[in-house]
Amino acid sequence: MSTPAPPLGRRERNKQQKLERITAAATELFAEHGIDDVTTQQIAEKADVGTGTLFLYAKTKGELLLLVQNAHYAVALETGRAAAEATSDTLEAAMALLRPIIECNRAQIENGRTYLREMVFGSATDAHHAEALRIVGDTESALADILRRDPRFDENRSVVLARIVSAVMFVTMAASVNAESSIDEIAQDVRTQVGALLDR
Amino acid sequence: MSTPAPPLGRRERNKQQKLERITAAATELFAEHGIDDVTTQQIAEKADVGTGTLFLYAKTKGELLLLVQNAHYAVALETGRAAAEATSDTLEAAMALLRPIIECNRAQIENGRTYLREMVFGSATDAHHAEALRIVGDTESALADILRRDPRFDENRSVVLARIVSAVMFVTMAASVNAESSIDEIAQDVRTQVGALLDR
DNA sequence: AGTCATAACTGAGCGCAATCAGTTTATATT
DNA sequence: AATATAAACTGATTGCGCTCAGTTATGACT
Repeated sequence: MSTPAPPLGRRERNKQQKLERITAAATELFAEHGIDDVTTQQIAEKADVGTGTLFLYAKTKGELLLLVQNAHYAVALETGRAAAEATSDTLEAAMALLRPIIECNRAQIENGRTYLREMVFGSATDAHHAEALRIVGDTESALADILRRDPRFDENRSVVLARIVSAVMFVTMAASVNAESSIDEIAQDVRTQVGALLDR
Repeated sequence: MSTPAPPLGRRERNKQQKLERITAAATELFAEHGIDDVTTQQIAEKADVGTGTLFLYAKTKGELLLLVQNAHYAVALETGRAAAEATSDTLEAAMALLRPIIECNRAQIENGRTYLREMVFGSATDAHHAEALRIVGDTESALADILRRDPRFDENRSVVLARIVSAVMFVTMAASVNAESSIDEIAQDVRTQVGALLDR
């Protein structure tokens, strides 16, 4: 029962291998050079597939970045969730949750900002974009859970405030004004806003 | 003293005329076809300048859109400011301010969303981008003024909350999830969030 | 095994934003 | 006027993301 053994034909296996090769190639090249200095040709070459094939697995170059960064984001979210669980103060818990996400996003600033751009403006009909929105949804749920623990916020309010915090973090990380800011500066900026949002 | 008569040579006059022709051409073509269905070639042709010349007046195609939309945005902001002045309730006043901006942005949805994208992600070193940020700054100031009239919010808090409202409006208008939403739906969505933000 | 249908792949080619080496035009200088 | 300097303009060209008509591999059916 360990493997329900779905009839994996050669075709399906080949597809999965190709997706893995493409993911690995894109991950490596984006990390090393930044998305703007990597061409889709290079990725295709490194993954040993035709350029046309690349676009069967990701509709656009931006989708390719979503594919790569979603994985990192998901890990960061889990890290933050764990840290938030161990924190009681509402503001501190919220920041504990967000901190790893900010760190992850700023690890490579160009990729991080482009990721946010694709997330908001990318085509809603694409798989990796949908996955990104799902993770954002998870983040907002986690935030809402934290807020709900605070007696000041009822169910409905927690959900709406979580959305606002999410928007605030997004804009703060994305804004070209903050393009040069360090992780600490971004985190501080977010904290100020979330603080104003939660305080009475 | 009405005109300090700065020595306007032929050169300077030619430049201004060209900028006007370019602005007019871009305004018309963007409005009619949407930014994605207009090429820079077409704009150059309509403005009767070389393609290279176009990029002396706007560094990128996105900048060209900023140039065009900044004008609309500035008008909408003034309209909203006037409406807000005539409104006493804080939430109502804030929405009165924002409503025309939302309307303006959604008038042509593709252009509106692209405008927001360029605003946040465009190069900070470009003139029209800087102008856009200036108008956003004005919007936040106007918001802060409204909030300050409410005894619940002191000076500092008003400024921070204004930033948050601005971020909320941005994300709500930009999100691909809301790409199909009507002006009323967007406005309602923003109102819900701002309401949660201001209420106790 | 042989035949067919179709899913998956491929890379030459297309459209477009943006560049840049070469040209024109305006002003300053003599 | 003639010359020099540099600002402004230009369009052929480049580079890149993405497409699509043609090809190949896979699995189903007899």
